[in-house]
Amino acid sequence: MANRQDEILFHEFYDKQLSEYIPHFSVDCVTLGFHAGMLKVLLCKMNILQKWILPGGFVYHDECVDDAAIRILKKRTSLKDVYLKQFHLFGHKDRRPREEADEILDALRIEDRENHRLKSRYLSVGYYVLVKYGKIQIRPNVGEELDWFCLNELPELYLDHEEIIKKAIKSIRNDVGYIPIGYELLPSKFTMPELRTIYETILGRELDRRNFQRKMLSTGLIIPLNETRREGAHKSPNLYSFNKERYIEAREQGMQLMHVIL
Amino acid sequence: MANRQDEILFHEFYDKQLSEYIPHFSVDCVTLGFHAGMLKVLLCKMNILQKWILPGGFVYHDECVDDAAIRILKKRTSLKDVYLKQFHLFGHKDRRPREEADEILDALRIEDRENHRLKSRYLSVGYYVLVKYGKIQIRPNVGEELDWFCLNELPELYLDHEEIIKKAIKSIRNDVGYIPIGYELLPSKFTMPELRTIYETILGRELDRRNFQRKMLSTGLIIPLNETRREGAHKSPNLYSFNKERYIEAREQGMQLMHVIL
DNA sequence: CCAAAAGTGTTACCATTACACCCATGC
DNA sequence: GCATGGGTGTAATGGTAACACTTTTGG
Repeated sequence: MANRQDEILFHEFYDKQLSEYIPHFSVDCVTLGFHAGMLKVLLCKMNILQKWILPGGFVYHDECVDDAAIRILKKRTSLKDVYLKQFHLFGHKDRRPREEADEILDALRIEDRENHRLKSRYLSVGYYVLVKYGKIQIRPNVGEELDWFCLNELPELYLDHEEIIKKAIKSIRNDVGYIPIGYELLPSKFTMPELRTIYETILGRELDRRNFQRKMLSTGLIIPLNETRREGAHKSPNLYSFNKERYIEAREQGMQLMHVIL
Repeated sequence: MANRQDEILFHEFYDKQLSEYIPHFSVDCVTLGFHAGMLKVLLCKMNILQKWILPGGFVYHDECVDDAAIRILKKRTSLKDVYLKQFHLFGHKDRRPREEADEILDALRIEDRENHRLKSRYLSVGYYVLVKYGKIQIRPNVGEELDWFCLNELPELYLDHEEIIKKAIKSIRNDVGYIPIGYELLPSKFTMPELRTIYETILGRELDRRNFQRKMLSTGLIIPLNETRREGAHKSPNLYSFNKERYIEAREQGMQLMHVIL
């Protein structure tokens, strides 16, 4: 359970929140990175809570919500080259801490429970964030732990945070024809199977290796390099990179990259 | 300017808000109906304000945000057969009443202005709503006026409400392949040109009459009736109706009706 | 008869799909 | 050599776009 330092941090946190933040409102970030052939999501565990949660935070009274999302993420990662997009507001009336809150209030020796903000209801807006795994460093806030989890091996999550992740994936799936998603997730040099894995994970189904390759190259956003990468017992796959200028053009125009049937 | 009754209503409204509603948060509805061959949006004008606004409201502490949107609309329309979907949270830090608020506070003879909720910042979540124009009755709240406006002839709107409407149309455009949008907007009997006009308005471009018809009929959701409708100097168009059961099936499966290139 | 708008049908085109075939590598 | 995975090419399919032709109605 919580130690004394955690308790103090928690007090400070909630006191600050009372005055500086918009009440009853939070931001949650579903941060995706690609590592070791798999899509992973960044999760956070506060010492004072048992379950893992999405890295989140609150919005200052004079701060744009988008900026709050960036700030919340910046605190925990070095935040270079990220793609961030709001995808949904979670507004169910039961979105409020339950047993967990009691535990914490016990630990903090707070008596006026029902009126405490920790037990009050929160609206929360979700952002999905695509980062280049290798380019960011994880920096947990004091009193919390940060780690990457595979999408199909999530730990038990706080409140409706699993639903939020699912909704994020669904939203990315809807947008996938318009976002050069690989560019946001992969390092400057990558292989076609890596790119394909990302699309397969997001779409939740296998894609034909050969057709995928042709489709991707036909966008004109991908440059074949004359290099391969040794990867174990099989033919070494070619390396590719993105045509950054054309990609930025495409993103601004909201260019359709693929016809995707879901 | 405001008369005494309006002022009283306004006072009551804001007093109530203080205690019962989630602060700094509102819901705005972009309600679309189809009438006289055109898509129209429902707007609202409070006597106390000069500009038109989107019909909106606030969320009770123990109320789901989706339910609040429904309630807000129900108050002003009879609300039968509507399709309602959250599309975006507007969270810019400058979303707060400006000159207008001063006018009102003048009229209400309120002195402590900067701390008054009327001048404070609001986050607002947008819902787009598709209604059958003929099936609803407009019922303005006391102290307000309600009316339909063509999308290309909007009056001057309050704050960023024009941007909210634009974003709503953009969102519907994104969803148009998955929503049988005509079913939500048209009466039980309709002509193909009417259905096509809706799609053309949403997509912002003309569609080929003949290809459109074939595509729509191929969904299997539309039943040709053996009736026509006299419509002036030309060939009378056929009437169609929707296959409600198949439509509900399709909606539940999130079936893709059209491939739409935007 | 003509103009305008609606209904039907045909053809060319293009993207997607499915699959056959070849190449490289480790065991 | 063989299994495995990556790269290239091709034919069949199916949806879309473009357009010609017919029908109906009022002037």
